[in-house]
Amino acid sequence: MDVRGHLDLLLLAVLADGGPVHGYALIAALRDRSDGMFDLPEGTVYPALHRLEREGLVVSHWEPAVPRRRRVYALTSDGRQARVAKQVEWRSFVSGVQSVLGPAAGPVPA
Amino acid sequence: MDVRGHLDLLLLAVLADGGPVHGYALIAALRDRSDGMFDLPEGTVYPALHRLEREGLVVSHWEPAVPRRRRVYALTSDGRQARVAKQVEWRSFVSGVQSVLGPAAGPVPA
DNA sequence: GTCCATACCTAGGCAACCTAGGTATAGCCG
DNA sequence: CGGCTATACCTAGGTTGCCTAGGTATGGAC
Repeated sequence: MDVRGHLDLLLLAVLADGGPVHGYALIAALRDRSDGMFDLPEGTVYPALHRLEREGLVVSHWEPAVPRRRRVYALTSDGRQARVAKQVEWRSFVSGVQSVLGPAAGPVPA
Repeated sequence: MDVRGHLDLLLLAVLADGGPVHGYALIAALRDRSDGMFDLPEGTVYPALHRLEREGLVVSHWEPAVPRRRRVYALTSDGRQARVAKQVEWRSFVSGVQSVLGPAAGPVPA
């Protein structure tokens, strides 16, 4: 299943809750936390992280090779704000779809 | 706000609950039911309806000009099934995102 | 009789994501 | 040792899905 325009929210959420992490581990974390639903290819995640860094939402640094070279990403304060904003947007999106689906589709959670 | 890959579900849901309807009215219904969030351009909706018809999920017929010529769309039984399937997929998607967002993000509705 | 709303349509653009391929090292197993 | 798999990074270019921008035509209001 693809992420349907919500990739940034997912990445920022993992970084916010899980602390600094490198790309490969981020992919694994996303797979685990979504119970296997979001098993994103590297070609999706790495370019996205580079873009988020260009936008100032994350920063990265190279870790010395123990046991491998790794690029570790962390949220900036802009990133934390963006995460909150995107989560609000997500809720609003879900609520919009739910209301189109009809009352039988169930309420939106608190 | 765009529909993030869930256009078909939205269209099928309106057609399923609101009965046969023509394109322009479908756009209005979607706008109303989403409280203004989904105000889709005609260039999104008309091609999508044509595609759904090619796929056998809807059928259309021209209504005699009272007061205008209108192309009215209705769900086929395949369309009804697809709506259910896509709604299941939607729920599963929401649930996947929620679980990535963390317990604090609130449970998925019944 | 002009203007806006209704009602339909399509070609082409753009953004987001994925596919497919590449590099390099560590660790296991025979 | 020598091969294989897993880890870990990267990018060019294709595909998909929706939107932008433009077009046609009629009805009703003023």
